[in-house]
Amino acid sequence: MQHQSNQPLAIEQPEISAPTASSPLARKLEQFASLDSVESGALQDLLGARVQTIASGMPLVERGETPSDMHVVLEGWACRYRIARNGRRQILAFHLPGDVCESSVFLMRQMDSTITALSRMRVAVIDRAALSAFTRAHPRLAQGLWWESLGAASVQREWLLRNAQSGARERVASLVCELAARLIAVGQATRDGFPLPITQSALGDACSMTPEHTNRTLRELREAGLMTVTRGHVKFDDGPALCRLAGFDPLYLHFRGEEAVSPAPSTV
Amino acid sequence: MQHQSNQPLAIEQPEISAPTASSPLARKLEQFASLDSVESGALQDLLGARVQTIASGMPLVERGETPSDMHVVLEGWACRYRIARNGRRQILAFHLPGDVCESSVFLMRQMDSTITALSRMRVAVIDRAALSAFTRAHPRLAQGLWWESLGAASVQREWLLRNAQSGARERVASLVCELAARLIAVGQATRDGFPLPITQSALGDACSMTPEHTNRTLRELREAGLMTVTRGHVKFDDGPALCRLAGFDPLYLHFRGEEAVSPAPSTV
DNA sequence: CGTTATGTTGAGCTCCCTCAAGGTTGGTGG
DNA sequence: CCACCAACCTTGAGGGAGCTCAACATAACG
Repeated sequence: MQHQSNQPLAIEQPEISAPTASSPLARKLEQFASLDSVESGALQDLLGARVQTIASGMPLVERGETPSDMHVVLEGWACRYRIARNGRRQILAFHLPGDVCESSVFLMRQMDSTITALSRMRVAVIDRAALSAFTRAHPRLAQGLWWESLGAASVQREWLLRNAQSGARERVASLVCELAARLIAVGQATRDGFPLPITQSALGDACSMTPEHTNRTLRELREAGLMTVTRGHVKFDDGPALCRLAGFDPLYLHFRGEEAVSPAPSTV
Repeated sequence: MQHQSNQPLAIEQPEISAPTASSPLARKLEQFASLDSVESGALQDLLGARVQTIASGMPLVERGETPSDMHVVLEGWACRYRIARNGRRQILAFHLPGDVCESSVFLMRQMDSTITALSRMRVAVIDRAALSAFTRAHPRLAQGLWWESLGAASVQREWLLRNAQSGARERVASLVCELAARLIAVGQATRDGFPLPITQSALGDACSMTPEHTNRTLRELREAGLMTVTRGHVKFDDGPALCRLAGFDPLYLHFRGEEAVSPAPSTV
């Protein structure tokens, strides 16, 4: 439960810094509709124009602020959270590479929650003017962004269902399956596992569990031979069984391709 | 926990049926930006073109379906829900008069959850073509709809926070405060109370509580002199105290006007 | 006027929280 | 290189909020 509210200590980088070959966002949007070369070029330009490096624990936007820029995660993880009245932090969403952070740029006067870097990260920063010009010029990509936000809403609903209606083991397992599926979609996880740049405590904050119980639950999953979570890494010991325990049904992720979306290969 | 999946038994009404003087949606969008006469006329036409009457318990759209129409609630309440693996129903959202049900019309292939009428209701049905033409012709109203969906996303996050991080009394109180605020915004509640066309069980499904515990909790709130919930009606006995118990902060509703948004008048 | 959904109340149990005490890891400075 | 410190991880014991199961009361509806 860190309440660090330091300065945004963000380092503006020269825009030369390697426009990632094909960005995770591009990869994700391909799930919605395949992009022609003009479109993927435009997207690359949009994301490459202004890139920030954010240190772990630093806020991207804070509750109460008026959002001025949209952020797209290039590397690293962020989360959206609120502090409940009981003092506990509820993580409302994880923002992984390829995710858009606030679509609220144009329309909301005040952020209702805070977005913070969970690890060192690189983000594309897009201001209103740039976004506006972009969506006007590329209506299909604009639709793609709209689709992205509908997907995020669907994930949000799943989180409510998960945290309100299942036990600790299922909750953790299900969240990990989701993260795996989303990371696989942008090429950052395999069926074996993925890097997990967050603490057990943060995992607990996302699953609405205390750090202690999160720890016990992870031990149980390990002892059951399902998965092993160590500092910084998730390793699947039995993906299909994990998915089964979690009751993981990737429908809510709205991916196009049926394959390669979960730690449980459909061919097994 | 009703699992009725009957035919949509919907009755198409002649379009003459009284274009409601100023629709709840129009009233809500005024919170975002005031509409000129052309715009409010266009909105009225859009909502009046095709109106359906739905009986209580009937589905509007079901999980797995491909959505073909967007629905706007004119009268009555609907809810979006999913059945959890433990067999319990989790209500994910309430759709009150003025609310848009699926913005996913264009972009999602499959509904991830089911939407059902909780009471007898009247809805405007808008197909892709009509919506597409409308948003092209009235970009400001299109933005308004976009704003509406961002508001819904914010409410969704609040539900996660509420159901995951607070006790039974706070949960119920907070939900009731939200409903009151949203209904006040469309002129369907006063500071004294509002009609509640749903069962205690449904209230519990929204708060992730069993019907029994919901009942006990309502009794406690009544005995504490905060509010009285009877079949079909909520009466506030002490609005400000209720809001205090709930920790109700309407920021997440993103209403424009500060006043008239909660059972607790700011002037008290 | 019976039948069914909904509301009401009680007793026991379980899962997860709280509080408390180590143990481990990684980074920092002497 | 080692000592130290601050996060983070790990494990235990006890308590409480809400669930389960069970019975009954009351309202809605044909």
